[in-house]
Amino acid sequence: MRHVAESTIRRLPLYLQFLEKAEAEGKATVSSRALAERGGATPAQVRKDLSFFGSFGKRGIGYPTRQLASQVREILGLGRRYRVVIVGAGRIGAALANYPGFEQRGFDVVAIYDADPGKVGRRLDGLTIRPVTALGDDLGAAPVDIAVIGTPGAAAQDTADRLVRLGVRGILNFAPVSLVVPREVALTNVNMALELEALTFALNRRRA
Amino acid sequence: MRHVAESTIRRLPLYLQFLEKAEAEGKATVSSRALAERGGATPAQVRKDLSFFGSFGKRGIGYPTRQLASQVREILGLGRRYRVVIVGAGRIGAALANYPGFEQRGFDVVAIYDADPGKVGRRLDGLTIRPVTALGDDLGAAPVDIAVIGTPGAAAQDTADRLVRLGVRGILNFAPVSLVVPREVALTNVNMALELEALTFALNRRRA
DNA sequence: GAGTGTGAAATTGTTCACAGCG
DNA sequence: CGCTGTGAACAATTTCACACTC
Repeated sequence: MRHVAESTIRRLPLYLQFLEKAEAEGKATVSSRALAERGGATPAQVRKDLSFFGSFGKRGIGYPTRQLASQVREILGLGRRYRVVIVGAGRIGAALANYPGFEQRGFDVVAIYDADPGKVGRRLDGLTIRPVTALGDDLGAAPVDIAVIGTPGAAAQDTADRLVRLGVRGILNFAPVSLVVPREVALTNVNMALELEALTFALNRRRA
Repeated sequence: MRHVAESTIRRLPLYLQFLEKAEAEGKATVSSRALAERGGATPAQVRKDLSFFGSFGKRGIGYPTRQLASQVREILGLGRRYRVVIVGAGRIGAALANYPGFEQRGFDVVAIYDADPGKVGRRLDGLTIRPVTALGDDLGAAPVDIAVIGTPGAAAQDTADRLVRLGVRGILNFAPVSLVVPREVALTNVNMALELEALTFALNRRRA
């Protein structure tokens, strides 16, 4: 397994989504063509993507649905569950706390934090909102893998710095600022305003 | 102006974010190096990106902050305001309705819809939740540019189909399914579970 | 000197096309 | 025969490097 393209990795969850659907529908095998339709790829691209990791298909037949799903989960590191904390119990934090995809796909939200004393102690989807000041003790006692940042923009970088110091290895950032973290920490930014702005460009482009 | 790379477009909002910050701080000019630091690009990339659209900088000095910001806004089509509807008043919809970045950056959320009669009529950030059945009449009377989909996955494709028929030109989809829309409609998918899964891969990669 | 603008080189990512297996 | 696996061709994107201007 040589250098795997970043873009390949980002397509794998899409393939997995399709595979799980096909599995639920009882399809024993699935072709690269079928996989390509979801996920906006071409059949050749699907085959190339998968070939980075091994030969999972049977010529003339396709890929065994169940096995491939399990392989892709393995590749993505979804063979185990991940401990996740959410920092920021505002609307974004609240939306994330009960996002059905998380639990279902192996991510356990173990705690949610907020800086506002008025929010601390309230319950949210079975979790009691804890003060951000407790982060150090909590993560010291039981480390987590991933943190989701849903704080206001102004607090996001400080929050990230603290989380990194506390050993968090991956950050999913919903605050509308670009964070700086050490290279060894995986960071994904989701910035809705930026998405909308890029969309706007496309909107005007297509009119032409 | 030749073919502009998709990746270039996606960096422009990042540059704009930085330019607005620099403008607020009273910096008269800004260098490609400074612009690159935010936005995870290289100085050369910034210069190349901008050069697709014209020569905005002065050699030896940098780019005039205010002018460049205004140019980038123009390029992205942010010279006017956009009418936006949100479909789905669940937690994601609620989080989006009050997302501070929207209003501030030229996007007016004019209505929010839900299929659940129990939610219809409730107020959310100054908007009364309307029944999805009213979409046809509402958009017929006053068209919108962009729709944000925050429905459950099962309803997302139907919703998208209807919105497209009603003349929506751009869709920002937060439902956890990949939507299919005609080529002339601009679509951006934001799928949090998928982001997390790609993050997981990076997490394990870096350990090596 | 500092910093842009830009062709040309290097790298990265995608598509083709076909050999080979089931 | 259908469909995978993959080198080789091609296309897109990024980086380099340097002429040029302030």
